[in-house]
Amino acid sequence: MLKSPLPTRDDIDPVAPTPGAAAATPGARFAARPDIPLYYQIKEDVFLHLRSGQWPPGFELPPEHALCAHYGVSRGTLRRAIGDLVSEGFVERRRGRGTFVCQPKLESGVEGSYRRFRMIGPPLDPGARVLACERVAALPDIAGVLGLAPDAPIWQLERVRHTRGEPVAIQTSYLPAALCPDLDHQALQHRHLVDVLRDVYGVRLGRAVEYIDPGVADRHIVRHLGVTPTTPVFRIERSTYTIDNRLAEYRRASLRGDLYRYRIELR
Amino acid sequence: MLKSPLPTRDDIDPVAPTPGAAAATPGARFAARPDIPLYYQIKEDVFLHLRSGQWPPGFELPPEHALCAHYGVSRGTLRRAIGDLVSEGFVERRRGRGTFVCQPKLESGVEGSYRRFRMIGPPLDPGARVLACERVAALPDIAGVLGLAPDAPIWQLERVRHTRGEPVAIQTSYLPAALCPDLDHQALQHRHLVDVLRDVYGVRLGRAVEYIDPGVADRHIVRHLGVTPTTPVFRIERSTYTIDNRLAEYRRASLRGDLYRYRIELR
DNA sequence: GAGTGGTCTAGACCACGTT
DNA sequence: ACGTGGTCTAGACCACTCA
Repeated sequence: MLKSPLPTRDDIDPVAPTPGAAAATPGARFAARPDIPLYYQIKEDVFLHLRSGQWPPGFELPPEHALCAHYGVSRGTLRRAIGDLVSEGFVERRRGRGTFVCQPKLESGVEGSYRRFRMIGPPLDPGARVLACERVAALPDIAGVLGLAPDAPIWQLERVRHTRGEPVAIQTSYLPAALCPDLDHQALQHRHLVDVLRDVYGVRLGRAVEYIDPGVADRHIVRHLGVTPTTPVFRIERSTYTIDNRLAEYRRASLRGDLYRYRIELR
Repeated sequence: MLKSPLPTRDDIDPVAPTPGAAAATPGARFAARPDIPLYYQIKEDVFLHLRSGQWPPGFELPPEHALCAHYGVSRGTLRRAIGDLVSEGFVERRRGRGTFVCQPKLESGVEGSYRRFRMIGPPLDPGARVLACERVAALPDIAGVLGLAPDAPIWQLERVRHTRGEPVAIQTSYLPAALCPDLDHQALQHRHLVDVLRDVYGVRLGRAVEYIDPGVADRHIVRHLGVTPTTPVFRIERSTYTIDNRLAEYRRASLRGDLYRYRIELR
């Protein structure tokens, strides 16, 4: 797509002008393909320079006005292209300094680069077998987790989730009773908790934070999930918040590790 | 921040004009605070309408020109505000149709909404104890995984990683020998594999895909990590690709589950 | 002071979906 | 035909960084 080499820093550096290099793009025009957004073509072109190693990590990109001239586009279009590369984590803008190629984050430490994850496995059946659904006074520990006063009324829920009729997970949930004064056993057998909260109580859930540990099936899990005592499980701890950021549910769950796994794409 | 209610669909609907509602924002001006980008203030204001439930999931936002008029900004600024909400997953634009509030994805099934994850735990020491570093002919299975012909030369690496001098993970790696003809035992004891690949062989790593399962320490792990036979571990399977998308390393690892956990933020 | 990126405007034309 | 969002322009002024 690119008909001419991109400008180097030297091409536009007034301190050390290199006429030869500058002459490498004399009156160069960017050969844009129709029906493809310009910003996208530019982004791809710049990205190729990163992949090819011509613009290595730490490299300072030519300033925006130089790239505008090179590609023959307005600054808005150029900034959209570079902005997409920024949000994908490939380049970094520093106000007053310039735009730089990021260091690859992969494997640089324990802190994983983010990307996206998903749980891999067969879909859970809707509803659950409700082992317990009790309104109790919060013990100090759980009150602390939920951010409530000790003895505040809470709902304590224990459910077994199924996949194709087979039990695969046990979930213990704690919810402030103020959020949903009269939870119904029956409703939860066929509906997601999130749906009951929304439709019955007008509670909308927003973000959640989940911690995942490896574990081994204990007696409780063995009994309810019908697995052997050495089956590996995921121990999942989740805090779910309402859209106005109140803690709506604290949940601990065990999920069969022989049926489910996590998949994470790293950059 | 908002001095007047945002326009409703009715306010700008030519089919069903509601003069009363329209009069609710007569000559309304958006009270912008200085030193905060306009697009950011607008984004926050619109976001509040989502959180408050005034614009519920599925709701069609007023058209851009109406929002421009309401906030008294140009279309570029308005689009930047809405665009940020789009990339955060709160609203969705449909060309020719309009802009709509997204349905909350949380808990709607087994497929997790993505957000970001990180490994939680103390940082790994650089380098590793290299148990094995052998150049061998690929067995059919591993050749298949690496996308090589059977008997193609590969490097087979076994390393123990440490944290504060204590062994916490075992990693078995397979790499096409073509990528790095003469891997050095010594170099790997003090440097990250990724650094050796880059600095010695000019191989740059890009994306990676990781699968995570729960497991229990086996004899091999017990011996090298010094844990008891029932310690839960993460079984991590990772394929790492070069920036030009060739498979550079296939790795299986076991990581002490009593020291590390995953943290995932869901939307 | 010179150069960089950050923000913002007021237009324009287009592609798409609905009516 | 009309209204929607998608793209793009050619300016402008500002804040920040560095020499």
